[in-house]
Amino acid sequence: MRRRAVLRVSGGTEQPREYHHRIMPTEHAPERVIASPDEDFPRWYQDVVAKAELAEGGPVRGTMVIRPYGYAIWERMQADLDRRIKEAGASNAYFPLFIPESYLRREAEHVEGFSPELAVVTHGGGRELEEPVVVRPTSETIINASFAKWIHSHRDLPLLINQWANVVRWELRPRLFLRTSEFLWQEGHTAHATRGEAGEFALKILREVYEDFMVDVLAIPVLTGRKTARERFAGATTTWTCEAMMRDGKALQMGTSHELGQNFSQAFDITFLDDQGRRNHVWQTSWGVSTRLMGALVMAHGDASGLCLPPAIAPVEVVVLVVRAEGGTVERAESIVAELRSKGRRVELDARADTSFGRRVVSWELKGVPLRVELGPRDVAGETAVLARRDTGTKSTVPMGELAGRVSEELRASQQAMLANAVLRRERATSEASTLDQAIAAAQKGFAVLPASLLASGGEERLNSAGVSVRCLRRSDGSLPDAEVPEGADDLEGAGGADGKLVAIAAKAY
RNA sequence: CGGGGAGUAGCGCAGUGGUAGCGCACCUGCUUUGGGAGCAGGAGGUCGCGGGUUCGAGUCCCGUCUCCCCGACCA
Repeated sequence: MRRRAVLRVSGGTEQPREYHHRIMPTEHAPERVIASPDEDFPRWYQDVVAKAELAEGGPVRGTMVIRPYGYAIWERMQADLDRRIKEAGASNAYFPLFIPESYLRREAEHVEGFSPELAVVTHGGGRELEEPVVVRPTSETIINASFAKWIHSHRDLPLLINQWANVVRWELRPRLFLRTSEFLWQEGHTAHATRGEAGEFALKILREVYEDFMVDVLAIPVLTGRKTARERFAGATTTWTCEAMMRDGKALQMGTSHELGQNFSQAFDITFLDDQGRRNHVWQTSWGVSTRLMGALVMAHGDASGLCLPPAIAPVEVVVLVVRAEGGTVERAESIVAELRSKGRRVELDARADTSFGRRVVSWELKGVPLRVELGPRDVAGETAVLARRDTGTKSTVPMGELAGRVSEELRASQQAMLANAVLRRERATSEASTLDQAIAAAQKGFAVLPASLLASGGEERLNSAGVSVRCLRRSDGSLPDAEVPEGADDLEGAGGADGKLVAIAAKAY
């Protein structure tokens, strides 16, 4: 039975000497607020999403209502990614939700890949439509129809477009954020004069936008690599991916960046005249990250107390909690809030006198707020405040005059510690394998690293039938392999480059 | 599509033919508030839908719809 965590308080009138202590268990054990992540991880995930007020299911199966707190986190992700995407040179635009069904058909692999999960509109205005329209599962086709109109000359290139939108992929097994029939995302689409330039851009997005964001902001380490042909995006020549490890030992694909070659430019006849007057098809990329990142945040950092947010993404960095509304605590709390806000901190005041202190603490913990300032009459009398960190659970008493400085310090430390811990957890969950059987065994608790040559002649198929998938291919020194080469054994054995052999990262995955 | 379950208050559930219940949540009041507080009072239901059996159906029978889980399919 889980024990409730209880605060041990020391005398507030002591001189403001610094000390730390862990939260201690108590005798009373009320019913748990959320399921234990160790005992029932899926249930724990659902509980956290619900209790942190991130999202809930919509009336149609597979749909999702993103609640204000969850959406605030998503908005912060959007803002940060949007800035990075623009720094990479792309401009935002918006394309229609409805796509003529015929567009999807133009690229053979694309239509084959997406057909099973399309939502198709057959009626409009009370009549059957002459040509059904599909609700976009992704926008390659409709955006490329525009590209064909916009691009005429090498002077029009590169064309770098990004769209923030919702997309629909009908899902039979939905899970909030991780797999829903409708989700929100960003999709970038670019056109370039040469294959080399397109390839470089796809990698630039992968590393300088996606990986940097995931590591620096979300504090989630990712393995970058290339997808196998089997896992590749429908219509791409190469798919690059960011793969993360969740706390239950399963992998999550957090973002992908594709080289599309000339597949779509040929299908949609996107051509340009080069400086020699020759007509060429453009080389393209597309790339996206979605609200799935929300699921990653929950599962990479969450713990038995709920969500745990890295300060950089937290809508509320600090909550100032009035323990009880007496002895001038409210006024003092308000002035602390004002001071922290003036220093640019995102702060919320919790002075609710009608809800017990314990309940409020638990609720802020569930929401993953990185730092709490707890202020009671004893603190006010002693000119101190209690500072509590969400990620470590540690509390310390801080002299009032040092509070603002300590808040900044702790936020910085928390961001760093969360990343370091996530890296450590991933390392513990990663093991080497030299046979398929070893890989399958290792993948039960995390990433299995195996020679990519084992995937040939049915090897990948064997992993899949054991519920294990190849998350990505990379070099044994951790660097990215070459872009896709023609299918077959060469793909797996020959593309490692001179620096090292190609390894496969395999895992159970969401 | 195959197999298995479930539909009763916002959520989770009990209720083997005789007054529609419990826990949590919600509302009011008082006492509380340093890790999900206590007491008292209160509100909330066409028991998925349609038919049948019966003096009487949440309960039994027939039909129907929906949802969930496992598998299959899929990223």
